[in-house]
Amino acid sequence: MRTQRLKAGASVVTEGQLVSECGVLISGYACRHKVAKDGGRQIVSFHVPGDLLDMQHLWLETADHNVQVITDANVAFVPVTALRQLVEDHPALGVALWRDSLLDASVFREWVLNVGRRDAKTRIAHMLCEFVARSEAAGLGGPSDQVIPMTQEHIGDATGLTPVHVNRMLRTLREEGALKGSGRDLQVADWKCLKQSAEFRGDYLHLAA
Amino acid sequence: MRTQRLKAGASVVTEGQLVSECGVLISGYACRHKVAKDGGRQIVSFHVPGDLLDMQHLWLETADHNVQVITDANVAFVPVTALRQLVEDHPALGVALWRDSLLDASVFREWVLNVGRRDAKTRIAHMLCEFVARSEAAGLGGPSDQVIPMTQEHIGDATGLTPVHVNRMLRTLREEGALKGSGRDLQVADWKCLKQSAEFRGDYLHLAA
DNA sequence: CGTCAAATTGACAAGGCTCAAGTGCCGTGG
DNA sequence: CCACGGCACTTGAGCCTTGTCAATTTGACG
Repeated sequence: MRTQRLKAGASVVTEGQLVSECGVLISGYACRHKVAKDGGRQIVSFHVPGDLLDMQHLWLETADHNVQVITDANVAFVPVTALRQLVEDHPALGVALWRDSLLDASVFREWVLNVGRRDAKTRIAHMLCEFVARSEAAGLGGPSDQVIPMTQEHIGDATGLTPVHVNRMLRTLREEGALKGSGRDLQVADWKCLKQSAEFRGDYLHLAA
Repeated sequence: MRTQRLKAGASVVTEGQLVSECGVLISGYACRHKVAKDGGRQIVSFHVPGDLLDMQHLWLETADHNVQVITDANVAFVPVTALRQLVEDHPALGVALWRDSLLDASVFREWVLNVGRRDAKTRIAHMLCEFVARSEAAGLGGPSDQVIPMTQEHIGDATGLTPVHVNRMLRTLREEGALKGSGRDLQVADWKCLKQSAEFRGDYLHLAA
């Protein structure tokens, strides 16, 4: 296992690449994304410290998407071979990892719903709610303690919207009192209000377990 | 293990439900979907005979989405407890199932991209390509042998479009020669042409393995 | 033959995109 | 210390893809 310090924007895994290590995010934030033929980028998940970044490479050798850090970050890389050995020796660990990959899938399903069926404002609010809820679960403090680390372009790429429209919707959410702080200092102003705008119910995160 | 014959539209699993059995689709077609607060339905995957319908319930006890058959179908149900025992006794089977759930997740990621970044025509074409490719992999014959089993409403629910617009786009794809057969008898007319309209590359299905 | 679900088509409305210009912040270098 | 450059944010105007509403047709089945 080796750890690596990465600068904001650095790439961890590239689509099509043969992968022999699984990354774990130690500090900083990351995202996974795919690129459409026209160059449009779609972010499929955000990650907070402690998250496993690409556990699927334990059993799928070629990457089907890109992993990138969105802030300066530290990432630990564990060789797939070592991980397989670990799982073989400790079945309970295997179950935990397997369960984690199922949680991942659950989040993806919610994203399909989010991007497919909700309007711009709700969509953005929902994405932010999920991020904040996951950060909190990772021990980074409550909703009001956190500063959202992504740019409006990231938010657009995650929600299938243009940065311009993201900006307009963020303004609306700010005017409604759900968010506060402009520019790169976005914060939750009223968690309950934001959740309501987002139609957010965290059940799909299966955190209670 | 018990098997059950289900009529088109019957529900297999409902969101929020505590699940103690995993379903396997023996014959017929199925889909998984979630519902937004405004009642809008988002289909997150389609399934062909042989697919595992809800393997995530092996490790997550409450369902975060609905499973429904879209044609008359036969479904086998395996108790979670038995499945866990099997996995414990036969680690290789566990790996196979785990890998399957990772494939599932890969498909979800592609759907996020599809719904988030592609225009209506491409989106529909892509969804159809995936379905046909998976059917072929399941041994149901080549692209030109298959009749697409879903209604235009299903297609709309899967792509985040209205049935009306799906209809318009299907007409266009038909006029371009990619599809043939109107109404409930939709078929692929020109696989290459359809793939091109869809910007389809099946890598994410990880079928080669 | 009647009924019902699904498909089809047209006219119009609207949410989100594009294009374009301008602002604020921050790090860098003179 | 200040000027500069770059990046992200902000805002406005007009357009286009897709949604909405509504009427009609088609096909399957009892």
